[in-house]
Amino acid sequence: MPEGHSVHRIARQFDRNIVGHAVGASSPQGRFVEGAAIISGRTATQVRAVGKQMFLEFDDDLWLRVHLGMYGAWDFAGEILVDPTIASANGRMGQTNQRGTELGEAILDSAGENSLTSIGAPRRSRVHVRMSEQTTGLSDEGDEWPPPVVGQVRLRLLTDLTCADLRGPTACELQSADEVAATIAKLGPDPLVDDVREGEERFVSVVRRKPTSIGLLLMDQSVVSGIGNVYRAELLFRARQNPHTPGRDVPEEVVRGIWRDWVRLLAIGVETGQMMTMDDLDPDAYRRAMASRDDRHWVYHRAGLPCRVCGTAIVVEEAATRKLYWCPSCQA
DNA sequence: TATGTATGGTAAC
DNA sequence: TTACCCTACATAT
Repeated sequence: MPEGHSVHRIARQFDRNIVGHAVGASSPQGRFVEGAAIISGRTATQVRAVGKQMFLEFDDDLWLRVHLGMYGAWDFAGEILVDPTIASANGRMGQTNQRGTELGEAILDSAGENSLTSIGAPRRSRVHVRMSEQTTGLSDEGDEWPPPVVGQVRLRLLTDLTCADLRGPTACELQSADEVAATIAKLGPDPLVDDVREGEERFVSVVRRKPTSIGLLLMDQSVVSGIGNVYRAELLFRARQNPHTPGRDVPEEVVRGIWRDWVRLLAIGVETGQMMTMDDLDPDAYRRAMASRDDRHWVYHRAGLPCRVCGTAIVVEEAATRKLYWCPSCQA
């Protein structure tokens, strides 16, 4: 599942390909039939991403709220305009996909994941894009239009040129503008939505009041938006902060540092589509990290492996049903 | 074919 | 704290 960065990337794709277009909506899977009927025929007017949630507005005060949960994904197909800000940062420009044609400037990196790339001015090309953390990528589609439904598609949005399929969301519902505002009001600051300085003050003041451990607070979407299990572990390691320390006992400068680091990691994530948490690597290690998920993190998913800094075995423990990875030595 | 796992969240107990 | 939801994929049998 996507953490915050993916949702912002997805919102950009909606902005480019869906907003401003009339859409037909359907629920091939059958679990959002009524909602799809209400959407169908309306024009999408704007999209917003806050934390892990996306809000798509249609005519007449109608909003679609989508939360992808752990395994949700959006698939884009058709004549897709790839957002130039969603550019590959891995220097693999110019590669082609299996067929090597038609994709034009939208290409797949050699790792077979992420790195949706746009070269030069955006132009339309016939592609298929999956927007989720696990398997963002491109593949050639057949000529069928609309594309055949594959698997459990909760919601299909179709414009003249673009097809967006939603599968496996935790939440997919219609809201009024007031309800959207209420939903967003419950969320902590998102560096890409809120003023960064204000966000920092909100984050710091909340964390520094809580007896809850900093490890749990970082996962609490009312404290800060968009951080998930990967970024949580990595932010704590980068701060050399013990996850069990109560928020109010974490030095203020450390709390501020974590927020500022989140601002940075989120920006990198949105640019690259990957949860790259080991920056400042030499070029070789950087290439390795971008190519393989196993080489991308300091502690996440590394239980029992030696800490990259001190060699101590990385520990994993269960924290509120989620796995928490950390180095007991570096984060003592 | 069955089982386990996952980047999340909610509601009930 | 536990149960449960949602889906795809990897691994084991």
